[in-house]
Amino acid sequence: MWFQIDVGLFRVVLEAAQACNISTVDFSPDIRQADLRFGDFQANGVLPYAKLYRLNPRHVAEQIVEKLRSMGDFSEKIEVNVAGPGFINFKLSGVFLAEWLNLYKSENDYGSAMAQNWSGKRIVIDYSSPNTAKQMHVGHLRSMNIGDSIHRILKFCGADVIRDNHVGDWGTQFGILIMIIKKKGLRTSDLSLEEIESLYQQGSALAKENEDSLSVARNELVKLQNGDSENLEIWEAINKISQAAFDEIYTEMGVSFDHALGESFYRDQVHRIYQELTEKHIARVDNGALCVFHEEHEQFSEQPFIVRKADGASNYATTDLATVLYRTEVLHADELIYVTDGRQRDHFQQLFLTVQKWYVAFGRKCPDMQHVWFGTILGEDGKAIKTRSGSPIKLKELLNEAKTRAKEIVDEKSKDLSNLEKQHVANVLGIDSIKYADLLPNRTGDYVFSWEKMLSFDGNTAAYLLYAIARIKSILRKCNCDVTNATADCLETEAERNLVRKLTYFPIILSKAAKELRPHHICTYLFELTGEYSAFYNVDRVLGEQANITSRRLTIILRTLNILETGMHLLGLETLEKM
RNA sequence: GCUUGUGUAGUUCAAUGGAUAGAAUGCUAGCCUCCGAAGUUAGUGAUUCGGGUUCGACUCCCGACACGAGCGCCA
Repeated sequence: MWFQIDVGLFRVVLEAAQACNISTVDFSPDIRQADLRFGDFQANGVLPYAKLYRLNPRHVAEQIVEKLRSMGDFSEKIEVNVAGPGFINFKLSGVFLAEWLNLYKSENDYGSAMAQNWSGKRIVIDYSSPNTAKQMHVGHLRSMNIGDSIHRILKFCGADVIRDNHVGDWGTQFGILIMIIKKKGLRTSDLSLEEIESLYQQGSALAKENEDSLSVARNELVKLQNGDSENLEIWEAINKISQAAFDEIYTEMGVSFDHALGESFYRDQVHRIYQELTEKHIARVDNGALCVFHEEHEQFSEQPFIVRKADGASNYATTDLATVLYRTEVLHADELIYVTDGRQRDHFQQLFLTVQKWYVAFGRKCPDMQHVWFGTILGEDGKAIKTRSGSPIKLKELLNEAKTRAKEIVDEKSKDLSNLEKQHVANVLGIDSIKYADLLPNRTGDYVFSWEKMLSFDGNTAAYLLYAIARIKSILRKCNCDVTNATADCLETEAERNLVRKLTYFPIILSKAAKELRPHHICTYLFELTGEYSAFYNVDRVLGEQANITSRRLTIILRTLNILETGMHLLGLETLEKM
């Protein structure tokens, strides 16, 4: 019995095709979820194959089906037939579905069944990566959520994933900050992040209108980069304050990292980059700056990738190159994933092209590199939320608002809970709602931010999933038998079947989310699964039925619960017992 | 100018080239003596435009239109 039924079907269909002398080079079964009208799964691969060889697709499909019917489970447990122009449809029997339910029981079972898919692969994933000296705002939400979820998904699928928060702690913001802090004679360690942020705004306004301040700021930056102890002290204090503020938010959001190796970590390693790229003629000096051009590329043959500025300073390209080196040489990564805003696509394309040439030149094994980009956060007016001029919504403020709104709803609807329970429910509901709303849309494409949408508790929201889970748990509490031993015999009602077939799609969705690095597939799936559960709940009772029916339905709701909770965990969402 | 992303119900979003394009929200009309109504049932309503590729196109190609992004010393 397969956990990933699509993978199992893929193999047997391929085997049957081979037995029919069909070339497996040109034929792939193409198994997918089927429309309810036709069956549970379908194989579409016959059509392109038949087209290629100018065969009658229905005839080819019939050959394969005939072979399948003589194999293993197909005689009794899986009904298979040909439909339309040459689709092969599979309908799983109630016995087959019940066996599947009986065999795969827990998050651990699902995890170990999926873990073969990506095992042996070491991946470094880079996400969140805020700049220090500034508070996080809504614009920081997506990298954090998408990155964290992708990490969880890949890990669940068996990969060895290392999370690295590539904090922007070595940027030009420090020149301005040190300038203004010294000018005002402030003690850095007494400041809050809010105050530091405001100082930065004052400083940069000053630098804008006053040439002298600008050059002082530049000079302070150079001193910092050259290791001036006073400036380093200020710099360290600012980073420490920033990190503490970030950690508060990470804790609240349930996001964590294995490393937080910021840009400053690589500051002494940039010379090796200049040296190696120059030595192999990958980079050359152009207008005083050390640049990489990619002659074969229509865009990047002209558009430079600057790895050292004309004034001799490094920039983000340099640290990104040094970071690749560290992640492959020290962390032994096979694959690197960067979760950032889509506006950095050119940068990452150039980075990847450069790394490929650089690694080939030195005979190093080049890692797979993926830029997992996402769209811009837009305001209600359809324009990007501006960081400084507009009114950026602080992440901290958003989280507090979410919890406040959730508390109002909980106070109104959860009258049976104690005050302590209400507060807990409100916190989870508030945070989950924000995360879910953020993960729900496909990451490519812009993002219209609205309080209303973020903090809504009706419809396709975290509250809907949490509510279904709470109802399942309520049934389990009311059931006086030992639910852990419940098993299913054979599914009977339509609602049972529809719910369980949806459960069996979980591995497909998971694979898709992992392959495309798009968590929203899981959101969509969980919402649909919950819909099937609600439909089941309305027509089929669990408690108070004959023993075998209750046992079967308990099994069904237990597995539904497990898959809902597993999916929620993969999205980084907490679940509740009651609400 | 070059490169690139996005155009799907009033609104916000789904849909590895597959069978009758799914949801949510909104509006309309129902459903709590029955495992939790934060729920559920039904109705309403959409692929920007024009070509092409093919058994089949929201999806791929070409063109137009609309909005956005990136393009030498910010990250």
